[in-house]
Amino acid sequence: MPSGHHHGDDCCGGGQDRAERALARARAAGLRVTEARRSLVRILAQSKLPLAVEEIHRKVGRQRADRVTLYRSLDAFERAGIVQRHTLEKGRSLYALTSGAHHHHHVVCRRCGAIERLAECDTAAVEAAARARGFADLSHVLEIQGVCPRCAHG
Amino acid sequence: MPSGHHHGDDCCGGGQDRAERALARARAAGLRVTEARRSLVRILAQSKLPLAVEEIHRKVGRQRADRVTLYRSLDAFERAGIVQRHTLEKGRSLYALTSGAHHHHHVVCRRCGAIERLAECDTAAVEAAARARGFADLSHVLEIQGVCPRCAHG
DNA sequence: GTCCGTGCAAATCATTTGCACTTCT
DNA sequence: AGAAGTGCAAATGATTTGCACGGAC
Repeated sequence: MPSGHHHGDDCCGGGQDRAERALARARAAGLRVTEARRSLVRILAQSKLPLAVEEIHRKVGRQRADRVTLYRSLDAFERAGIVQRHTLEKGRSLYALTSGAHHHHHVVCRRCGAIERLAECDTAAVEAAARARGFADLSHVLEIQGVCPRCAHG
Repeated sequence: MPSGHHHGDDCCGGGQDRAERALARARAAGLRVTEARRSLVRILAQSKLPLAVEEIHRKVGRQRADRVTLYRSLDAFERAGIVQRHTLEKGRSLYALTSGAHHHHHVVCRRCGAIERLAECDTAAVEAAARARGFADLSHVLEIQGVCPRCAHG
């Protein structure tokens, strides 16, 4: 259930801005800005890697926001395009701020769950094929799985 | 929860062979061949598209195999490389025989759940990037989402 | 003042597990 | 015989929903 410990997970200062921008976008989308949502966005802004709701809940502090509230807010943010959701196996998903971040994917270690970010993306051909079939408004989810260096030599 | 009605779902005769080959592979992998598994493989062999366990259960006939048995067999087959599993949102997954089928992906309609198969696959660059990061034994899941022609103009 | 957002408890859903029993090989 | 497979019931785990209350605008 972890998703990216043991690799830099927190941030470098830019978090402040990213958070503000995200909240502004939320406001612009007609969503209300509450303390719970501020905390949620702050945590997401501080993390370079996508986080699971469970992790967000822990980092936010269970008393600052209920898990359910996080789910509902993340859902609202996703609809507003403020948050991007990554679907992984076993019904788990990770969330990250859409803002600023360039389009990218991740590698997930099958054994320890470590996640790394990849800038590369060449799914164009596949999307083109889908478009040729008449599908519109396309998007995709690309998940690379493997065994990370640490786990590999162990 | 549907996964590919309204498009050809059953097959063309080759199913017999595909099923036999799959069972042979299972046997070779040290797995036992039972009635439940024969039914399971027959259903998978007859379908060109990946199926959800629920659908398989229905097609097999609830009395011929318990849902749990299907899950366990599919798991065993997956480990043996006889079945390929596709992970989708909301914790659902679809299964299909690996045999014969060339590597490919699918487009899923966001609205009606219709699925179409795509031969194209150009995730090479992304896998290469992952490999460069030290990850080994790579595999990937690529899911294209969009709105199918039928839903689009409606 | 109105809605939207929130917490808590309870409900879902797909999948997994425990256990005693059956059946391949 | 003995391990592997099976069914049924019950457990999981992530996510969702119902409902009354509270706060943002």
